[in-house]
Amino acid sequence: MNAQPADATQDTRHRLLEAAILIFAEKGYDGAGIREIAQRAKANSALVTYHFGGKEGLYREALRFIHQRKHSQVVLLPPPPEPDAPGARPAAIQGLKDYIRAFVADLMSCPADSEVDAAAMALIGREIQMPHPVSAPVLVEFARPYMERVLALLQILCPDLDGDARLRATLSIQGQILHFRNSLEFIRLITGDPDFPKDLEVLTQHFIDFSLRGLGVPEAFPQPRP
Amino acid sequence: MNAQPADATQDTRHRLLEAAILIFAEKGYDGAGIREIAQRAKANSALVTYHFGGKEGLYREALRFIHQRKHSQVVLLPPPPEPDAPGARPAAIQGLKDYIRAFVADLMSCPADSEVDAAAMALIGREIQMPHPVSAPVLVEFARPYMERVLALLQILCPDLDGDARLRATLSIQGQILHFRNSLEFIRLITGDPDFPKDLEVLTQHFIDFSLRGLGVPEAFPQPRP
DNA sequence: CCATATTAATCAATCGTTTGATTGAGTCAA
DNA sequence: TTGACTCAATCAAACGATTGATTAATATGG
Repeated sequence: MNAQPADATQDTRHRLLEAAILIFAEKGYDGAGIREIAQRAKANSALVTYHFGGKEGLYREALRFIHQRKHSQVVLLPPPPEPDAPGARPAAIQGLKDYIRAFVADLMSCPADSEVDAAAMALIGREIQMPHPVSAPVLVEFARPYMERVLALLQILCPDLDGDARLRATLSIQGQILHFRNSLEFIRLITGDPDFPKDLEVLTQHFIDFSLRGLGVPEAFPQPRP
Repeated sequence: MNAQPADATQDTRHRLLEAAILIFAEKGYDGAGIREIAQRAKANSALVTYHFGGKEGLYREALRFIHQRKHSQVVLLPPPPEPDAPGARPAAIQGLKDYIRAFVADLMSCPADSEVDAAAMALIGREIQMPHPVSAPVLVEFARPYMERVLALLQILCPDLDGDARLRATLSIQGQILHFRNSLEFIRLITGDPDFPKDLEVLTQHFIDFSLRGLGVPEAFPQPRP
C-alpha cells in the first residue's frame, strides 16, 4: 500500500543522483565523499559502486542527469530566423533578447524553486571553469545549443563580422552572464551585499542592453546627442 | 663560495609556496596533497606544518604570496581623472581602454613567461568562482583596486547611472574578460580549437570595443546609418 | 679565536583517520 | 530458486599531522 510498490531501485538511483548533485556542487569532486553523498540520499555507500561503478561513474551520470532532465528555457525558444528571410533583422534582435532572458532563467534558477536545480547549475558553472576529464563530452553536448543559437543570431545581426569575431562576441555575451552566475558568492563578498541581485528583471534588462549595444546594433543605442 | 651562503630556510619556504601555487592551481585545494607539493618543492612534507602550520596555512600564504609579488599592470596605471576636471570624459575613455589592456595583461600572463604566474592567475580565477573560507580576506583585498578603478571611470563616463547600474556595468566589463580567462579550457574544448586566442591583441581590442559600446559611450559607436 | 650552548631547520618514520572500493550475507519479488 | 537489490563490515591506500632524531646556523662565554 505504500506509494512505491515497484521501482524502489530506480528511486534509490534517483536519490543518489540528486544527492550527488548537491554535494558535488557544494564541495567539488575531490572534496565530496561517497559516504556523505550516500548519507544524504539515505542509501548505503556501496550502492554507488553497484549502480554507477564508482565515484567517477556517479559524477558522470550526475552530469548526464542534469543534461537530460534540465527543462531548458533556451531550447524551448523558436528557432532563429533564416538569414535572408524578410524581416530577419528585427526578428534576430528580438531573438537575442529572448535568448538572454531564457539564458538567465536557465542559469539563475533560485534555490527557492528547486534546491537541486540551483546546485545543478552551480555544478555546470564549475565544470565550465575546470572540466573534469570524465565530463568533457557531456559538457560540450550541454553547451552546444547555447553557442550555436547565439552564433546564428549574430550572423544576421552582424553580417560584417567574420567567424572569429562572431565567436568573440558570443563569448562576451555569454561570458558576462556566466560570470554573474559563477561568481555570485565572490560578488556578494566584495560588495558586502549578501543578497546581491536584488532584482533579477533589472539585471536581465541590463544584460540585454549591454549586449545589443556591445554588438553595435544601432537600434539599441541611445539617441545621439543633439 | 656558493651563491647561497645564508637564508637556505627562506629559500625552502619560497620553493614550497611556488610548488603550492602550481599544484593547488592544477588540482584544487582538496585534490592537492602536501606530499605532492613537498615533492615538487624538493622538501620534506613535515615542513608544511613547520613553516605554515598545516595545509590550510600553506594555502592562505600561497594566496598572500600571489597578492604581494604580483606585478600588476593595473595598479601601475595613472589614477583615474577627477570627475569634474576639464577634459575628464575623453580622459576616462582612454582610461578605460588602458584599464582593459592592463587587465587582460594581468590575467593572461602566459605559461611561457612564468609557469608560476600563469598558475597563480588560474588559482585566483578558481577562488573567484568558489572562495575557500580561508582565502576570502586576501581575495577581496586582491580584487578591490580592480573594482574601484572601473567604478571611478564609470562615474565619469556614465554620470546618469545610479550606483547599482554602475556595479552591473562594471561586472559585465570584467565578467566577459574573466570568463575568457577562467574557461579557456572549455572554450578550446567546444570550439575544437586548441590554441584559441590566436591573437591576444585582437581579443583585447574586442573587449575594448564591446565594453565601450555596451556602456553606451557615443564616441565608440559606429557611424549611424544615413 | 675557539669551544660550546641554544635555537632553527630538516629529515625519516609513524600516527590515527578517512578515502573509494570490495566482500559476503541478507532481503524480497517473480 | 533465481536474480536484482541492499546492507554492515572490511580492505588497502592515501591523507594530514606529529614525533624524535639529526644537521645547520647563531649566540655566548672564556
